[in-house]
Amino acid sequence: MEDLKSRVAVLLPHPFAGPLDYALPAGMVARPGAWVLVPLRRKLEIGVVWDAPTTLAPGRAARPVQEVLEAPPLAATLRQFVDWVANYTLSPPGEVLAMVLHRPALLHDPAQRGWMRAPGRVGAHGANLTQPRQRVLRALAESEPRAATELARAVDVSAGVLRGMARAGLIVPAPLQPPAPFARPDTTRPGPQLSPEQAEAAGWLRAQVAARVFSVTLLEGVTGSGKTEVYMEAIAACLIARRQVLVLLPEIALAAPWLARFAARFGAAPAVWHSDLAARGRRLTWQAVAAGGAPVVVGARSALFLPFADLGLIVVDEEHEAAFKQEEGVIYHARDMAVVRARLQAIPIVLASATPSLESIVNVETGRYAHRRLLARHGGARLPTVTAIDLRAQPPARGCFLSPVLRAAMAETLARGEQAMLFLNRRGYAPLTLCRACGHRLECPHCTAWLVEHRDREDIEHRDRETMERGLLQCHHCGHRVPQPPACPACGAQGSLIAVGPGVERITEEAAAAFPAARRLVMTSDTLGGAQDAAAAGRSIGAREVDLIIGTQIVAKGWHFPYLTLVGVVDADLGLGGADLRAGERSVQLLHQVGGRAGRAAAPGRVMLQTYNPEHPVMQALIAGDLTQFLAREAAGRRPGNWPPFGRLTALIVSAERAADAEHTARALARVAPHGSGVVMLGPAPAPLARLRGRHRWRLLLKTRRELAVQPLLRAWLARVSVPRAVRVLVDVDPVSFV
DNA sequence: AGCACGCCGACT
DNA sequence: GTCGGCGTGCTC
Repeated sequence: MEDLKSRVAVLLPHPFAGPLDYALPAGMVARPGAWVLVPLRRKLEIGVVWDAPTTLAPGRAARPVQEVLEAPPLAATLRQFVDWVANYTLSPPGEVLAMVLHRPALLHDPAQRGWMRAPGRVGAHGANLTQPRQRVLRALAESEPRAATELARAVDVSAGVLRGMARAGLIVPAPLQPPAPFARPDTTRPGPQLSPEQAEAAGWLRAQVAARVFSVTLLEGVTGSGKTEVYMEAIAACLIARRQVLVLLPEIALAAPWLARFAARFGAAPAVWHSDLAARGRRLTWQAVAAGGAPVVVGARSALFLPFADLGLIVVDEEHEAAFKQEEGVIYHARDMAVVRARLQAIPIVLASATPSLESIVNVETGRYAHRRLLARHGGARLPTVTAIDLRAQPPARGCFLSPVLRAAMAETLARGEQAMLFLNRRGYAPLTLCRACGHRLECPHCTAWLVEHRDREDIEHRDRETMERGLLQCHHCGHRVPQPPACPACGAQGSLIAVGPGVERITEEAAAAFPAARRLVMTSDTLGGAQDAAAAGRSIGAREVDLIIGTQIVAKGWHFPYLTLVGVVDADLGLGGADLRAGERSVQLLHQVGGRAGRAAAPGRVMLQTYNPEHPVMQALIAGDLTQFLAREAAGRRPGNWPPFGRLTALIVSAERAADAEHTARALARVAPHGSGVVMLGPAPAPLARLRGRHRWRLLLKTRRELAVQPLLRAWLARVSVPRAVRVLVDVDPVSFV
C-alpha cells in the first residue's frame, strides 16, 4: 500500500476539472512547479506538480509519478496566473496550462540529436567507401556533430545513406550543441533624441522598471508622437537590469514595422512568438524563454503564457485593439490578463495607444493606472487635417464609390509626387451578390452571412475554366468557398447576378481606371500572407516604389510612411451599423489610427472621410481631432445603465446543430438566471449571427456590478441547468464581440 | 482533449 | 453471424 502522505496533485494539459493525484515513489522529490511524466490511461503525459490538495479518496490507489523531468520548474507566479485565468474565464485549469505548454515536445527533442564520426575510426575512409559516404565523413571532419537533415542537405545525400553508415558503425549519434541563444540587444547604442515630453515619460517608465513593483502606465500619444521610442527606453532599462521583456501586439502582421524599429534601436532581432510558428522554432523559443536566453519576446496574445525565467516588464501596444480578445477555447482578453500577470509577478506594465480604450481611461480616472500623454507629433510633424465628404451632396459617379472631391484630392497628391491611401475595411470585391431578376441574395449555407465575392484569387485551383472569368464566393466566417454560379440558384435566371457594394478589390479597380499611371499596392490579409510580405510591402512604400495604397485595417497601425499625405476613408460609416456597445468607440479608434498614417514627416497630411452622416458624433470627433471629449461622452452614456466599463458583462452563447436544442437550453438558462441587486439578465435572444459554421446560436447577457465577483454567480447558474451533449454553452466574461 | 466501451446497420 | 458507426463517460 502506498504511503498516502506522498501523493501529489498534478495538472495535465487537458480540459479536466482539476489536477489529478499521483503517488510519489519513495525517494522521488517533486515540488510544486516540477515537470513530471505521469501515466494517464495507457500513455505517459507531461504535467506540472500543482499547489493543490490531493482529492482522491484514500481508498483509491493513485498511480505513481514516472519521472521528474530536468526542466526549470514552472514558477509559482505562473502557476497562480494559470489558476487565476482559469477561475476568471470559467475554463478548466488544464486547458489554460495547455496554453503554457503549447504542445512543445518539452524534452524528447529529435532535432537536438545529430551525427558525428565514430570515435577510433577517424582514418577509416578509403577506396572501399562510396562517394556519398566519403562526402559525409569529410563533412564530419570537424569534431562538431551535425543535425541529420542539415547534414544530408549540405552534402547532398539521402537520409538512407546516413542510416546505412550508422549501421556500418561509421558514424554515431551525438548530442547537438544547443542552438545559439537570441542575440542580446545592444543597450549601449544611443537612443534617439527625445523631446522634453518624451523624455519625461521615458524617465517615468524607467523608474517603474527600476522600482520592481507592480504598476500600470497608460502611455497615450497622438499618432506619430513617438510612443514606441518612449517605451523602447523602458525596454532598454529592463535589459540593462538583465531581466526579460514581453511586448504584446494585437496581431502578428504588425510585427514587421515593429521589428524594424526594434532593430534600428538595438541592432538585434527579438524573439517572435505567435501561434502558427513552426514546431521547431516554437520549441527553441519556448526553451530559450524558460532558460532566460530570450531577452525580448514580441508576440501576439498567446505569448502571454510563456514561462519567462525573469520577466521584468510587459508592454501592450495598441492596447485598445479588439484583437487582444481571444474568442475561442479559453476566452480571455490578453490586455487585461497581461495586467493580471504583471500584478502577480510584481512588475510594471505599459499600455500604449493613440486611442486608449474607455476601460483604460476610466482606470486612469479612478487612479488605478498612471497616465503619460504625448501631445505633439515627433520632429515637428503636424497632425493631419480631417474633413468629411458628404456623400449626399457629393455622390460618386454611378457604379463608382469615390466621390469627385476625393478623386480631386488624390489627383493633386499624386501630381505632387506624394503617396495616397484608400482605406476600406472590407476584403474582397463585393460584400453582396444579388439576383437582379428575383432579388435573391447569395448566402453561406452554414452561416447567417452573405457570401463575399473575391476576384483576385491566387488559389485558382478552386476555379475551372468556365468560372475563370467570374469570382469566387467566400464566407468570411467559416471559409466556405464556391465559384460564382452562372445562373441564379433561386430563379435560374442567366447572368442576372450583380455585385453590390465595394470591397478593396473593387476600389482598386476604380482607382486603376481613374489613375492608370499610379503604381498601386493592395494591402489586405489576402495579399500579405505573412510577416515577411508585410515587411516587403512596408519597405517598398518607404522606397517610394508605390504611389497609391489600398488597404483594409492592416494598414491602420504601426506603419510609418513618410511620403503619405492623403488618406481617403471610402466608407466611414461602415463600423457604425449593428447594436454593438462599442461601435462608436471602435470606429473612432480605427479611423483615427488610419488617418494617423498621413503626414508623419514634414509634408502636412489630410484625411477625408466619405460619409452619409457628417453630423454623427464619430465624424465630428474625428474632424475636431478631439477623441477625449468623444470618450467622455461615451462614458457619460454608459455610466447610468451600468454598462462597461462601469459594470461588467458576461455573455453566454448557446449553440447547437438543431435550432430547437439551442433555444431550449437558452430558455432553460434564462428561467434560472441569477437575480438580485446589481444583477440584470438580458435575453435570451437569437444571436445576431444566428447560425455560424452550421450551428444555431442564442445569446444571454448578464450585467453585474463591477465590484461583484461574477464567477461564483455564473458557476451556480450553470450548475442549475443540465446541458445536453449536443448543446454547447460558451461563457464569455467581458465580451468584446456581440455577434 | 483523447480514447475506450457500448449498442444498432451492411457486409466477408 | 461479424465489422464498425459515433454517443457517452472517464482519466488519478
